[in-house]
Amino acid sequence: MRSDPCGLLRRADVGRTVQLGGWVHRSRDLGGLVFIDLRDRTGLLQLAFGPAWSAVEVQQLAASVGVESVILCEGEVVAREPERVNPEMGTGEVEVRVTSFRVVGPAVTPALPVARGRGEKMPAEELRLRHRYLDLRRPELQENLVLRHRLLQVSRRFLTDHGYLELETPILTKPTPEGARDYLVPSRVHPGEFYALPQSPQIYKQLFMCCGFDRYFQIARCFRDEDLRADRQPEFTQIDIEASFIERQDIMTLAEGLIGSMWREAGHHDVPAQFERMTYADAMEFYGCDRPDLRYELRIRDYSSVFASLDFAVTKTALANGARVRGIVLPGGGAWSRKQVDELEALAKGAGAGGLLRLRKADGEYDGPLAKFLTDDAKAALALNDGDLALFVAAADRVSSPALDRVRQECARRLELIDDKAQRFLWVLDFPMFEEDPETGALAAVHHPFTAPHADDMAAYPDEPARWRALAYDVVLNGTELGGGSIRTSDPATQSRMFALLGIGDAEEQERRFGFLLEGLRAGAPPHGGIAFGFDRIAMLLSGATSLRDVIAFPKTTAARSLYEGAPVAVPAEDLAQLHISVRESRAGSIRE
RNA sequence: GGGGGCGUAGCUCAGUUUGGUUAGAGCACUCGACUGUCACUCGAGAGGUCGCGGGUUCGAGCCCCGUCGCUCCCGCCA
Repeated sequence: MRSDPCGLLRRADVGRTVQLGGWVHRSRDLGGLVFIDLRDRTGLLQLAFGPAWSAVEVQQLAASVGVESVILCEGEVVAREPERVNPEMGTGEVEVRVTSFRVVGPAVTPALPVARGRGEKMPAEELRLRHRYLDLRRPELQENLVLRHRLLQVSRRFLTDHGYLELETPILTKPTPEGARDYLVPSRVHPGEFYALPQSPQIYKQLFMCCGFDRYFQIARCFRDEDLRADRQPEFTQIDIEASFIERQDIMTLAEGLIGSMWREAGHHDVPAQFERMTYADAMEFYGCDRPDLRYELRIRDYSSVFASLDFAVTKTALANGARVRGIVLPGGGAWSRKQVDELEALAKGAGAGGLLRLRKADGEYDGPLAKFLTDDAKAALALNDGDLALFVAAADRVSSPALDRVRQECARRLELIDDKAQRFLWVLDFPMFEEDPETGALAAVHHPFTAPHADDMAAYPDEPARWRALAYDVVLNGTELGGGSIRTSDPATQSRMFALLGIGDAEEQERRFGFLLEGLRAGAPPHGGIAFGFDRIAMLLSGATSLRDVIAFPKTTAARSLYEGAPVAVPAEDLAQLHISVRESRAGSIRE
């Protein structure tokens, strides 16, 4: 039916008779001559219709065919005269003089333009999603999905070459009360019982390790019923990896290789063989964040000792309560207006800080609420230059870190310190095992409950689990988390203890909720660990898209709806009855579960 | 759950500041002209629930209240 794709014809094809198929991208009817730009996923090609080579019926059909219609045609590839070459088209040196022409898929007038004029804006996202069959015809989205395909293939090749088996895990799984909300699926044959869609294949892949499939991977679809963001969809794809008889270093080396292979596939050949490393403690201390963007410095420093001797009420009180005074120095920030600094303070307050102390030095003079309290020693210790702005937060670390993180990021943006071309890959290591609720003291797993703590920490502080570090690792690029993983607890007794520390102390309840993992571990479990990468996010970064929706063919809106087919929908009562479900009216009268 | 932005022709937008005649433009669409265009050009035409509901007013696209949708962010996402 087709001898060639549209976009690949070149000067070398001149003289050939070709059969083509594609979509009418645009047409130009000059009266005696008609031109059609024919499109397929390889690109555009100009079809020419004229009385010298096209029959009258062919010319008439060409003049009347609507854009986005699908046509089949036959003709001869001819070279264009030099002055008629179109340098912006890959096929711009040739055109096809059409001798036969058939409209096989006539199109109604498209609801939104596929061929946009230069400088013409994109249609609203809502319309793009509603008419996704048109939006996906755009070359940009086609390129994104092609890149996505290539990244998947190179990942499969890399992992297969390293001895990993691609194994599948169930989509209908057991609900887990921890973590994100589950999507539930009713069981017809078991009234009142539900499956859950997997948030991740975590437990299944650990069971694979217990079974001896010592190298596993899966391009796994995962589901989380939480609110969306530009970089968060309710269903998403992760590259999920697990291995046995390995240590943390082995997984990190594998991950560096996998990332390198994907980045090279996307044209980035400067990925380091080994990534930088930083402990979680250092990341929080110097950047206030567990995924620091290292493209710029603006490090956070501890100024507590400087403030210890100053008779300034705010910092004095904080220090007396065991808090610290931390801050950052911004070269050039002294020129910012009061309003601009107020905006920074609003950011800090939004992150939970009580305020942001400001100190400016200009022409050797200090300016700000602190200025008159500064001693010569303090001035020397601060070491400000003219034009500097220093910003401080006097608070507990759990308050000052996120506040200074936001301030630091905004300042880097304002000072234009971010090098767009830089790629700073970073491992963040030694996360704490648990996070302590400041009010109740209850422990929650920072990574997940199956992560193994550092054996040294358990031995050194047997009764202080809040001090244990986890054998967990995140890989970060320019402030974005690409993936994360850990060495798992393979000893069932230790795993039981971890559940107990997380408030699931009752043995019966442990068995009820996690028995299928504990049984697997008791049956003989190798040391194992793994990692998972957020694949959509990687595809987004490598395609240059700013939204996950531009690398997913049929994404959901921020209200978790699919505008094209209209999911989710209300279901007739008789269908629900089969599932033993009844729906009650919400106060607004709309249908809710 | 909370905060910000947006919603006017098929698409992109102007009009909203200060309420006032028949709501405009470009592209797309329909018809006509045109033999080298490539965002073809030129002429004519058709196309509107100003997201929806209510209110204020002699009069509402514009003001007020509510609501829906899309989007960005916070919370949330072990």
